Amino acid sequence: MDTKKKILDVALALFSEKGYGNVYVGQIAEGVGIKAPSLYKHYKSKQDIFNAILDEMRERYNQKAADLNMNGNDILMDSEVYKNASEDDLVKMGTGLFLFFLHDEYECKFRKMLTLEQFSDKELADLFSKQYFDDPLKYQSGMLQLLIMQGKLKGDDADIMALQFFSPIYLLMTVCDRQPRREKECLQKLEKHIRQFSRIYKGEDK
Amino acid sequence: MDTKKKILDVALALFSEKGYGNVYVGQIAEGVGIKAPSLYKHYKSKQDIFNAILDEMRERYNQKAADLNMNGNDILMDSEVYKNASEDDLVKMGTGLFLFFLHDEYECKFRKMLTLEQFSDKELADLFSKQYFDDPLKYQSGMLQLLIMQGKLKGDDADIMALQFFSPIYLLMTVCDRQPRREKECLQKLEKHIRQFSRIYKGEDK
DNA sequence: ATTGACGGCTAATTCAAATTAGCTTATAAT
DNA sequence: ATTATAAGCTAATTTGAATTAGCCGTCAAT
Repeated sequence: MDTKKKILDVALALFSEKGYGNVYVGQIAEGVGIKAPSLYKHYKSKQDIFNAILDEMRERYNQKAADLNMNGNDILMDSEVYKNASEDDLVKMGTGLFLFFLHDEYECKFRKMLTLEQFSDKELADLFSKQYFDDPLKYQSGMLQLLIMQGKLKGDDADIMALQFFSPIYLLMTVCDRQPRREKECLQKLEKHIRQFSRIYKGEDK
Repeated sequence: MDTKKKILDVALALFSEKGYGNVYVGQIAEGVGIKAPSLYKHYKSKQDIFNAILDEMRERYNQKAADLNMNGNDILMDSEVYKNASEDDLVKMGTGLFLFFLHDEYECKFRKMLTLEQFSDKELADLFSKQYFDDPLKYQSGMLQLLIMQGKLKGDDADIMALQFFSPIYLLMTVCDRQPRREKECLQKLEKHIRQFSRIYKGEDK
């Protein structure tokens, strides 16, 4: 198997739990199953490993974003979920997304790693906000806008609606990230939140 | 001035920006204006400094919590704000609270430090969730419950309402923590969120 | 005035982590 | 068959951070 790649995997796992400064190259090497000096056949420094992880993260993210733009809006909007847009469907979609981001190996570890490094560098701070705040809100705002235009939902500020839809989901995810044992509880809250959100914006509003 | 106390201040400032593992005792000493070995006249190790900060944080937090329980609910609920509970009043209160937590020196630094250490230790994870998720939600849920009973708001699940009220506020605060330049933008979003929340739960609901 | 503790300093010490040097083996291309 | 390269290893080396040792001045209490 590809040692160079495995180094990144192991390093990411460690960085995401302890943070860059608390991880030693010896630990990375041990996880890979080689000795520390051998790491330098593949990367020229510990920092270099970190940078490679960041590059990988950015690449995956851009890939996913491109996919969403190509397929996302059109397909999602034409899908049966949105044709009926029942409360149950929204819950199913929200829960699915939540569980994916919570459990997907890369999503989860990237998120934790960025969480731990977000204050150490302006570039990382910007990346964090983009990936876990601005982009999700932009995307969901677009979705809600569409649902409003289709008459499925009522509301006049899709941005704020997106904020109100997304924030609890994100917050619940951070709780699970640090206290995995609370996942069931968080899933229940998530469902209640989505149902309530859906009910609120279905009928009324000025 | 009290050196022992100043060490904690400087260390907290550093830990909250770089994380424990990336701070050197020499940096702490430099910030205090003494040499590194002199630190050991006051604390027996770097870890000991960290623990002292944690103790201080817990103490302040418990103090504040006690204050709130003594005065909080009664006084708040009898206050003019809640007598009228106009949308503007809610915005004013929400914004005030937001700015306090965002700018208060200790609140801000404790929050950032815990953010960076939350995965390193189960105890810290629990502390984080308690202070920035469970307790705020409990408190606000109680407030909302009262407002509902007084007929000021409509709704049947104060817990979920609290989640929907609190999550955007918290999320906006984390954005400001890592990108202070976005404070104005976040404050605008905060205001819109509170106004919308207030309007939603004022009249309707099933 | 003496004494002792408090808090500072410089100079060691210790220790561990990152990185480099240089040797070895396997394998794949010439 | 030879050779070059890739990728591993052990044994240094370097570095630098945490901590300890031991000295000194101040000041408050005896």
